Amino acid sequence: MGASKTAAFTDTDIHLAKYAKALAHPARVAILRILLERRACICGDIVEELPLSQSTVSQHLKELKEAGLIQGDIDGKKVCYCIDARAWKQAQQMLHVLFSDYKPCDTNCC
Amino acid sequence: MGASKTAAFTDTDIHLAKYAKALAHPARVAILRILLERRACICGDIVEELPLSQSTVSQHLKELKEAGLIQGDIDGKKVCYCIDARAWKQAQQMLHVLFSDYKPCDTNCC
DNA sequence: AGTTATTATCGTAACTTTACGATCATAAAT
DNA sequence: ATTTATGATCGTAAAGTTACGATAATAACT
Repeated sequence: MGASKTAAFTDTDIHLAKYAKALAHPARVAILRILLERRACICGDIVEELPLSQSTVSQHLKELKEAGLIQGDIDGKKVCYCIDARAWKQAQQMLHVLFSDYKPCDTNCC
Repeated sequence: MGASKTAAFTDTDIHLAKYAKALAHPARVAILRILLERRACICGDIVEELPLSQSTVSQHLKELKEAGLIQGDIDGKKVCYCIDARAWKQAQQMLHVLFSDYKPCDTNCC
């Protein structure tokens, strides 16, 4: 088939998977790092920092925006991107909860 | 094209993206939660808990294993899966570093 | 108005993912 | 030895992803 069985999973897991998917490509991680570093927002500078074409970067930005992790505001001719604080913290929180739920076994499990 | 430009990105970003990709599907998040909850390892019980066929679950398990997040040991007829402590902590750490690098702007950035 | 810069979108090619049924491999049980 | 259970792998179809060039849309500049 190809489409994931979106039903039958919890909203939390679907949401978490959506955030994880946004991070699931090195280019998008790199874009987020650029946005983290520059703090203030940028646009086509991202294209210059990455070895990807403008259209490809634009597509990655779209995916990050659709996942909610970033927002882009039009500022005249340019578009200014930055981390979306709320979603960022929510993703951080959800991932933290998942990962901190692990309690190592005393003896080897397997 | 379709293949990601693996070169040209940092090892860290590639590694982080690999972990994120493992989490990028609700079924795999659900599998990890099952493994987290049961602590001790399981196998075909996962198939019973999810609305997916055995072969599909097996494929998801393979991806989690290839990402390093879980390990599976053969125990007679059954196969026993569990979280891989080292990779789990590394993924947690890498995600933590990324997410905690965000400093909200005083005034709205965009 | 015409040009230029910036970014999004379209079209397309190649590859990957998701999902399932069917089959195979292995080990336990009879 | 044959059956049974468990799980991996194969084959395949449908859908999604990644990447790029080309084109379109918009706003600033001349």
